[in-house]
Amino acid sequence: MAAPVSTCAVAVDVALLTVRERQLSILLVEPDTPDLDAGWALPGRRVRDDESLIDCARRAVRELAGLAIPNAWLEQLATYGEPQRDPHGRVVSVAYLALVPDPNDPAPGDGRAARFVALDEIASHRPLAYDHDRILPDAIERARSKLEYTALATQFVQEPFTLGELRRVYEAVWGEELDSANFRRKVVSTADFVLPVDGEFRTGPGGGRPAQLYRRGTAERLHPAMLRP
Amino acid sequence: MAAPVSTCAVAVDVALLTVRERQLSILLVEPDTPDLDAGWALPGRRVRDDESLIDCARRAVRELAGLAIPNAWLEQLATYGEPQRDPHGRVVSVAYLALVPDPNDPAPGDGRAARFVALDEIASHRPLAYDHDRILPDAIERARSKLEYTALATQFVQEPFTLGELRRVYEAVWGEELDSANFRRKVVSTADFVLPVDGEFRTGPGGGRPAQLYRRGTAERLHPAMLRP
DNA sequence: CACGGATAGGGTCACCTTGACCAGAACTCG
DNA sequence: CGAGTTCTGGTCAAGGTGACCCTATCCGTG
Repeated sequence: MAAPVSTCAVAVDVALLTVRERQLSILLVEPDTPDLDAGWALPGRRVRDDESLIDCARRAVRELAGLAIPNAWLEQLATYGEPQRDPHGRVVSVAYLALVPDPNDPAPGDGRAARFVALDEIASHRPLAYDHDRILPDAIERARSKLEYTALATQFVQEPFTLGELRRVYEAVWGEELDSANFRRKVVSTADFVLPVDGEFRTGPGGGRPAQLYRRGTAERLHPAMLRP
Repeated sequence: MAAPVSTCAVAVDVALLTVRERQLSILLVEPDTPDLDAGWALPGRRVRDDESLIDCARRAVRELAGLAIPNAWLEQLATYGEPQRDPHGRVVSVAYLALVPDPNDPAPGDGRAARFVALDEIASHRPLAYDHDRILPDAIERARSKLEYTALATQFVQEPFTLGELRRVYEAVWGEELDSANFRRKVVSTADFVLPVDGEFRTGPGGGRPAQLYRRGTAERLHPAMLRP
């Protein structure tokens, strides 16, 4: 109706996090344009007319990284809509956060390269495209916070898993070493956080006593929370 | 480029919460259309071309409820973009959460009526317009959760305030009675949550011993959190 | 085979926070 | 004045946490 109101392009960008080699890592895709200055970007797609936002997020990951993530955790992070955030015109971007176990295939793209980058190596990829340097810290902080009061850490490991593997997820995401005995006490005492697989054990690559194997429990929230050191 | 991609209308809706008469209340506006079936709605506006999302949220509150909220807490809640959520065409709506002290002026509109509705009375206004019945519980849960681990409860009271007034904010938002002595111990022992105004006291409307007055402190987070009973 | 290194798993102890509860202080109202 | 209300300070037991210890059981190496 009023003059200054029109429509915007709406896009979805996905911050897909995983833990590989004890490091929190994020999926980045090569820039679309042949522009030399363009940085790597989060996988993102324009939303289709009849497509929900979360479906668009799954499609972005599938089309740009060749990853199907039907069972992965996927939640909305925030929406970024500054008028000048995209130089090609106004684009409102809804960011999603995805947590997946390490997919060992190195994420083939649709022609564009896609790869996981450890957080420590992000500096060499900066600046990222668009305002993705602003989305990234929000995604990391959300993941760190979610591990405190939800059972989502189990989304980062393949089942079955050991408590040592689960602890290394926390250590990678938080960037802090945890006391393994206290961690065990906390996890095991939280009802339905993890479920032991009776009689199943596994020895880690570095030796050591075989560890009990677990599966994800049904708990979604941790009461009380496991706070960062 | 591709055929099924176009642009969407982008709107901002605001869930503006306050505490009045010991009840958590939300600002609703009368339906715009003369449609008899239309329910009351959250104040919302289409985003202008050169306007940021949060500016649009402030404008929606100002234009639809006559309230200027320059210092109020305003944070993004979530984005609702189901293809069919608006019958007039696809509208992606970014919802914001606002927390304000009770504004005693009953919120004059721009011709449309606007009023605060206590949570208990919301049932008589249902169903709300569009998908606002889905936004509302998200806003309430966000507010309840924020009071646990942030100092935002002070946004609901006018300065200076007593600890009794602050406790009634928690009780209204959580819908639970709190032990006043334990509440006091927790609030006072949290560094920079509230600052006493030396020598200033106030007696409440029901009598009782005069209470020390406080102002908001600089703390943003509560360590450790004040968990719901 | 013996040993050290590494990881798992079980336990103790001091400290802190919390919830429940009690008691006194200081106001208003009848 | 007395009753009712609210504020404020205190105690106590229960539970969670961090720091630390010891033992169990694997791997690899000499």
